[in-house]
Amino acid sequence: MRPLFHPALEDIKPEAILYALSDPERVAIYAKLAGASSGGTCSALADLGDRVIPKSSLSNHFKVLRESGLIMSERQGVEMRNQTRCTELDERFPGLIRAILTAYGQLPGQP
Amino acid sequence: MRPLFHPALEDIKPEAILYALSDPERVAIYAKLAGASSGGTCSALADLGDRVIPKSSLSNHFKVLRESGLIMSERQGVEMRNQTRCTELDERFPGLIRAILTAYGQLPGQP
DNA sequence: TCCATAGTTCAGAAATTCGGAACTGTTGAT
DNA sequence: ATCAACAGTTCCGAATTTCTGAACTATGGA
Repeated sequence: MRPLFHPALEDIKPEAILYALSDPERVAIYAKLAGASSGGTCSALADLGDRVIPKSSLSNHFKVLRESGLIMSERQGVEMRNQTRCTELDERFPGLIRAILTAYGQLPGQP
Repeated sequence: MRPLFHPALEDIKPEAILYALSDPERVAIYAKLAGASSGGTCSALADLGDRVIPKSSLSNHFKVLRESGLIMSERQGVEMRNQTRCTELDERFPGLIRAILTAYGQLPGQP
């Protein structure tokens, strides 16, 4: 498996963030990750309620989120731990992530 | 020419906004429009400095911006007047557009 | 009426996305 | 050590989307 690429904070591009979060499935995944206390694994996030995302698609969603700078992934044994980079991101793009999640009505802690 | 479609405020989808603004060319157009005092025509916005957008592409960019709910277009004589819908949009998605333009470093009035 | 101009639509080439099937790397059991 | 099970990745072909030159439409002026 190729090593996972994570952009440095200063290399994160707004267009990549917006693109990644222009897909409701990815937003749902990201929002779950932002809300979950446990480090979310891929398979734990595959179930969207109305549909189960095929795993190759899921893997691609995580790649898009990771390479845009939204999440950090690292292998831990047989599975992948994913966490948001929301603190650093907010430093780079103040208010952006919160405004987006609010727009989607999926701010962690909201009904 | 087909009548131009503009979504009602309540029908505007965050994913459409994010998608529309995930393209730096469209952001440049939108930012010019947000900054310009004159109602921007298509051709007035075609020149990006480093590249002149072909007019069929430009027309498509405007369509994406319009159908996402970001702008209002109306024909005025031979040309098209475009204006942002930023006031209503901010009502629907508070802080979103500003955060995005800030992220791109293109808030009207910034260097 | 005829021409110029602003922008739209059409169509085909190029690029992207989606997802099933095959594959890789890790852990635990025999 | 070998094997099986599992989490996730990679590959690749089909379907969709994007891009843009060329043709077209609509409007206003000479």
